[in-house]
Parts: sequence; C-alpha cells; structure tokens
Amino acid sequence: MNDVRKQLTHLFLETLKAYPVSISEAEVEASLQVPKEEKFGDLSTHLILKIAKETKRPPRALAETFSKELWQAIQASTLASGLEKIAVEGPGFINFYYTRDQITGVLNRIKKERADFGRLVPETKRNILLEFVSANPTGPLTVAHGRQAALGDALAKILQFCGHRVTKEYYNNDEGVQIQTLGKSLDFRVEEKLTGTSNEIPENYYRGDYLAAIAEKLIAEQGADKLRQMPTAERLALCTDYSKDTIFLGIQKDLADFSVTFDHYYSQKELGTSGKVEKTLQELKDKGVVYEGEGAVWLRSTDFGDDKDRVLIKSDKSYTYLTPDIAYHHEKFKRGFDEIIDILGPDHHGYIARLKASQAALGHDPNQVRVLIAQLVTLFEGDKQVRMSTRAGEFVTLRQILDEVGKDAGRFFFVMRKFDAHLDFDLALAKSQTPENPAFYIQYAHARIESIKNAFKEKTGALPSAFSEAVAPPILNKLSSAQEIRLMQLLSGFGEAVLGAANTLEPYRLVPYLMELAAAFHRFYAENRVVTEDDELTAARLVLIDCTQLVLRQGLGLLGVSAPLKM
RNA sequence: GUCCCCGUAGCUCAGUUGGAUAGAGCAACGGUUUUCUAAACCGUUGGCCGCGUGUUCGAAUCACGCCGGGGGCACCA
Repeated sequence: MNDVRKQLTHLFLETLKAYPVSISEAEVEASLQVPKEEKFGDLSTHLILKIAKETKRPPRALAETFSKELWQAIQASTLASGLEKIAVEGPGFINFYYTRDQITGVLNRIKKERADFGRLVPETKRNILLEFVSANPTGPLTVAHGRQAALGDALAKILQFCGHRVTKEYYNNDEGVQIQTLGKSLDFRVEEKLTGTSNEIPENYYRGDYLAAIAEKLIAEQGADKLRQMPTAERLALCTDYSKDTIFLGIQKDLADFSVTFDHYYSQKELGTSGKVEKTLQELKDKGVVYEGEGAVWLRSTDFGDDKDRVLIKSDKSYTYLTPDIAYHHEKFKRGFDEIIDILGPDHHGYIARLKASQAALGHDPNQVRVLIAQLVTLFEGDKQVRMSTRAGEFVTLRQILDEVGKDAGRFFFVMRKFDAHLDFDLALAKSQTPENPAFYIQYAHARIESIKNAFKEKTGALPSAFSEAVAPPILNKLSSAQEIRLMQLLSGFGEAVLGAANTLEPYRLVPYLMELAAAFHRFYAENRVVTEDDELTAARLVLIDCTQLVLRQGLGLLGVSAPLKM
C-alpha cells in the first residue's frame, strides 16, 4: 500500500500545479493517512482544508473540483486498477477507496516476503548503541530493571527490523564505592555466620537477604576454618570479588531467563585501568572546559546547557560517578556509533543534562545522545498495591516476576505502556489466563489459527496446494466479508505500526496494533467458517489466516513475547 | 523554589507533527456454542478530554496561566 501513497502523492502534486499554492511532496505524503474509521475509506487526506484559504475558495467546493481532476489523472495512470473510487466527505476531506484486488494484494506480499513483510527501509540507516539495564552488581535485578530490560530488548528488535544496526550493551559498574560497600556487607554477614552472633547491620550497608545466602555459599566453598584464619584485608578482598561476581552471574541468569541478551558487557573497571578516563579528562582540560575550585576539579557544563557546573574530581581526589561515564560515552562515539541511546531509571532524570553537556564539551553532537527515562513500576495484586522499600532491603525482584507471571506476560506488561509514564503492573491480571489479560488475548488468536490449520489437515490430510504457493492464488477475490476486508486492511498497516514504534522509540505502539489485529481475527472467526465445502473459499481463507498468524507472530516477536501454537 | 512526566468513561489506558460523531479493554446488564479452541463474539449503559484564557475555518492535541498526582534537582552511585 506504500506505493499507492507514493503514486497518489505524485498525482496529487501534478494536479495541484494548476492551483496557486505551494506545498511540499513530504507534506502531501504525510497527509495521506489511513483514516481512523473504516467508513472513510482506505486512505484519506485533509490537505484541501489546509489550502482552501490560500486559494480563497470554500473547502468543500474546492475539494469537489480538485477531486474530479485528480480522478481523471488517476484513471490515466497505473493506479486506475487499484482505486475503486474517490469521494469528498465532511468539510472537504478526500477519501480514497481501494479495489478488492488492491486490498487482497497484501496477502500476496505477505506470502512472498514472509518475515520481511512490513520492513520499511528508513531513509538513513543508523548505527546505534543501545545501553540499558546496567544495574550495579550489588543486588538482584528488580522490577524496575525488568521494565528497562524488556523495553531495551524490544526496542533493539524493532530498530533492527527497520534496518538499523543496533548493538546492545550493559555497562557494569564493577568498581567504586558501592562495590566496596558490597564487599563489607558480605564480610559482615560472613562474620555473623562464623561467630554465630547477630548484630545490627551498619548504616549504609546492603541489607537484603540475598547476602546471607551468598555468605553461606562462600563459607561452604571455602570452609569456615579457612575464612576464620584469613587476614582481615584478604578476607574483605575475597568477599568483594565473590559478592560482585556471584551477583553479576545471577543478573545474567535472570536476563537470560527473561530472553534479554546483550552483545557486550562493558566493564567500568577495565575502562579505569585502560587509562581512557585520564585521557578523556585531559581532552576536556585541553578544550579549556575544566577548572579548579573549592578543592575540586569542575566541568564547565553550564556552557553546554546544564544548569550547574559538575564536579569531576572530588576534593579527596577520587572521581565522581560522572567522570568515568563521560569517558565511556566518549568511547561510544569513538567506536563509530552515530546514535547513542541510554535507558535509565527515573532517579537519573537530573543526569541527562550533564551527560549531554559533557559530550558536547568533547565536541560531539548532544542530539545524538538520547536518554530514555523508564518511569516507575507500581505493583498491584488486584486492587492492592504491593509495597516495597529498597532502603529496608526488601524489593520485588525480576526473578519473582518470572516465577509468578512468567516470561511472556512479564515482558508484555512491561512494554505495554509508554516508557515515560508510570506503569501499574497488576500481578494477578498478568498471571490470569483470562480474556482481560491482553497478552493472552493476542496469543490466543495465534494459537486459534494454528488449530484451524490443524483441523483442516486432519480432515484432508494436507493443506490445499493453492495455500502452499509462494504467491497467493487468484481465488482471493472470494474474500469479501466485512471482517475479511478489515483483517486485510489491518495487515497492510503492520509496517507503519513498526515504523511508528521505531521513530518514537516506543515499543508500546505495537500493542494497540496487535490488539486490534487480534480482535479483527476473533471477529472474523466468529462470523466466517474457514473450512467449508467451497474449496476455493477455504483455500483463500486459509491464506488469510496464515498471513494473520505470521503478522501476529512477527509483532509479538518484536516485543519479545512468544507466539504459542497451542494454549 | 525549579525542571521533567502525567491528568480522557466507575477502573486501566489508546488517541497529541491540529481535522470528520473522542476510541478500546475491564467492570455492570442482556444475548450467542449440533459445526475449525466460548481463553471468543454481538448488543446496551457509561464522557464539561482537570480548570480557564488565547491562537485557528477547526483544539483532547498548540500557547499562556492555574489546580491535582508522581519524579528529578549531591564533592551519591
């Protein structure tokens, strides 16, 4: 349908030449949209309303005249077979109605292109580094990380589908104050277990129960006596490495079970030892954007849009969190990426300006740095909010979500809302295998299609020959019910739905599309029997549902949700 | 105080580069199954699109000002 829009744009501009208006090709093309309501045709434009004023003519009358001229141009073009009619409706909208062949044409394209169907190649292919999760290895992943993981992985799939190159990266904060604290926290627990005492956990120590489990594991591996005799400093160092490594392995396991994979894990520690942090600092100094004051070293980030200058080196000579992160992002640019996307938690809101400013200070284009803030997740069990407090060391982990609601519903729920809006996650709903659960609703449509195909195979031994042809057969004109037409119209819109998600970096945009497609299928199913005595109609309908199944599977796949054959 | 996000049906939310009568799902009520999965479908009820002013032929959408909710504003990470 995309080329219909292109051709129509061309004819529109040609016809418009006789009018005293100037309007760009892009504007015309953008105005040609699939109307919200089916009754307004397959494609619609409100452009006449826009230009009516310029031509000093009443919009409706102008639209009438113009559409007649346009129709003549269409009749003389290759579009003639694709368009049934055009009509002026409302205050001056021009609506285009496709012919049956044009509408069923989508099935041909799906059969031909299969997994490539809907891939709209963008004007510029970007080389994108997508950093997400990047949780400190100081505790298990929480629901907040789960949302970021689901978002990041889905976004990567969507961008890749649209032809961009995406590298998924996890920045591991494997050194620094919080790692030191983690080591001390584990050492404290080990001490407790070795001596059998139970003391108040010091302020600022990590206090989650997972540390007690790690302490037990360490003691079991090393032996209690050996740990008792170990010099204090040595044992602390052991605890630090052990806790960090154990937790990080746990994080990777959680992610793997959530079907979230990374191309690279980037170690902050290695960044530090590589000398790149110092080199970046020197670059900043050379550019004259660094100064000393109050015993610290500052970045003049206010020159680059930040609302205050930022400390790079504290008065105790250690770096702030920002400093290695500047070097890290500098590296991303040097590695050749032309777009850098970070998905961060809501507590990093104030961080965006200084990160962008730092990259601008290094001479990079700050607009190439996109920071997406994934807002908070509030867990509900039905109406009841599930309370959590990180300070007390209690939080709901991603592992719990995986165990309770499973991967598919978990991933679907995490991405079903725009990332910058708060997410209410109803555990009871996600767990439920009922129609209220949108994930199941869509998956069910997919499974239902499979069972129809199986029913046919059982009855006749194999799918009809017309079905297995690469290009759908001419009998598609048998598809004429309102539900069938609607289904095909929606299938045509798949590419645009994905592109919309890619352009806005919002995976959730696929959700309403898939809901609508699933609903259209269920409606079709209720009104039209697929396997009938009419062999041609049966074959045509089998092609239709097979194409629907493929698009459902593709769409769910882009969200990281599986498409079961049986439910 | 300041910056960002949110405010649409009883609930959860779509719809926002301005367009046609503001849409779904859930909840409530009523109906549909001899036949491919009723985890489904159909129907009914339900709206000062937070409030106000402005811009416009046209505003849920844009601008400004309020009100309400959440979050960010470290020599923490």
